[in-house]
Amino acid sequence: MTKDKNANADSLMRIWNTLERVPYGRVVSYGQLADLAGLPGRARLAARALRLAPAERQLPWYRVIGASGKISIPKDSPGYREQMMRLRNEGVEVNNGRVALSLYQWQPDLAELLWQLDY
DNA sequence: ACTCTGACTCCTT
DNA sequence: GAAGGAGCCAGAG
Repeated sequence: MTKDKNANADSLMRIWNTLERVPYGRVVSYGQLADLAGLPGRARLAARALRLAPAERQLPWYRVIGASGKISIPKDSPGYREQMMRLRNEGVEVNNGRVALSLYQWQPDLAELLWQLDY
């Protein structure tokens, strides 16, 4: 019962804590974020976590894009434009709603991965 | 309980 | 690229 709820809340927090480490000017995919949070195969959970992210944490939700490099928010939504604007403000080029992962995807090295083990 | 729906992803055509 | 299908799984009706 409450055990499951705690498990879900824990998953969300792990994702938020991981998102917090994505560096300025870099991006990660939903699936990658889930993987780094220790939740392989949970890309959709990562997406939900972003939607539910507490505003007071000021998390860089806009640094998360689809695995193909495209912004995943519906193109006609205000959120789409905000994400594109925020990314550009950090120097990330966005063309036709997509980012070149080869240039901007965050690829944490071993040291960074080990550094995260404090949760 | 069951169906639908995603800010998803991978694999196969 | 695009399109279809299969995993994924918590919320909402």
